[in-house]
Amino acid sequence: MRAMTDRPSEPAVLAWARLERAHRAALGTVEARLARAGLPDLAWYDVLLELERAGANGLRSFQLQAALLFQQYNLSRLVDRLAAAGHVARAPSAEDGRGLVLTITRSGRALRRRMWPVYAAAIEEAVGRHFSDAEAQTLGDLLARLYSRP
Amino acid sequence: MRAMTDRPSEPAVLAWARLERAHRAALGTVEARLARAGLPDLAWYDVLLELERAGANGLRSFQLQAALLFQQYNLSRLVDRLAAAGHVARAPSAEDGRGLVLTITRSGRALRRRMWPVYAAAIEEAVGRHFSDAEAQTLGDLLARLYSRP
DNA sequence: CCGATATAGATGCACTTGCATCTATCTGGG
DNA sequence: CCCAGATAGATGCAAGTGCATCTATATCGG
Repeated sequence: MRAMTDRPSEPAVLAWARLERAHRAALGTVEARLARAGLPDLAWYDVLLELERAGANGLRSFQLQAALLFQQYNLSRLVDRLAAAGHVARAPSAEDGRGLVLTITRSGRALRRRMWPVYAAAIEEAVGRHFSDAEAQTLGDLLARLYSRP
Repeated sequence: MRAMTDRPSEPAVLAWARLERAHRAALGTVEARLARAGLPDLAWYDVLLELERAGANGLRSFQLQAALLFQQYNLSRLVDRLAAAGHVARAPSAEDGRGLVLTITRSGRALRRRMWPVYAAAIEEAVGRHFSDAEAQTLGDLLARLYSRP
């Protein structure tokens, strides 16, 4: 958007600093609410949601990794835990002998459904209440530019 | 900003999801650049910068904690590491026998100065280049609402 | 002035993350 | 067909984090 440079402008530095703070604050609220309700981590929700959206064909690990921007080794172990808890099923991929296909289980869907009301309220507290819909839209559009390929 | 509710609007949910992704992407870029340059963590920079800004009087741990939104126990151990490395000095507080006063050392200032060029380039890559100054300003202003007391 | 309660910061322990590397499979050039 | 990479995913080990709790000091109501 700006001329090529290796020095960020003042507003860019400020935006980055605030992105850090805002994220930490919002994440803190959300995680605290989930924990207080005796529910798992946000990361679990993210995985369950992606897999639920993917439907019966499931997703390969690397697709999930790309969608959520998780580290490869983090996702590998996160899926271990989810599989151990029975919320995700791993099956060898038919087309790629190295690969795994991940699908959500019935219990995984149930867990996600139980998490949503708490998570939703947390999002409203951490984010929603601070903005009008138009502002939230603007914010979301700007943020999307930080990780979508241009 | 919106009427009191416990359900976030669609744009709010989307903004939150994108905040997560954008933060993860930008943080990944920044941390990777610092690591490749053999420099410490972003958290170190944040602490050093706050302490440098605070000047010779330094800051109490809890002030630093509030400024950076770190967890109490995380900050405690982070300061351990910074002190062990000689970048931060801890002194008992004169006014509060329970408290610590933290100050940056010469070596801490030097480290922060060495980190800045790499960090600045990373911010430009991760954030700056995606926005005009006006957009960065808008983004920063919106993000600030998520953690400033209203 | 005293005891109850709150606040500052440290810490033991279990769990998670990061880094480097490993194994297994796949793909493309000769 | 085969070998040299490249890619998918797992894992040992060190370091960082989260939780609960601890100690020490401060503050406040009586």
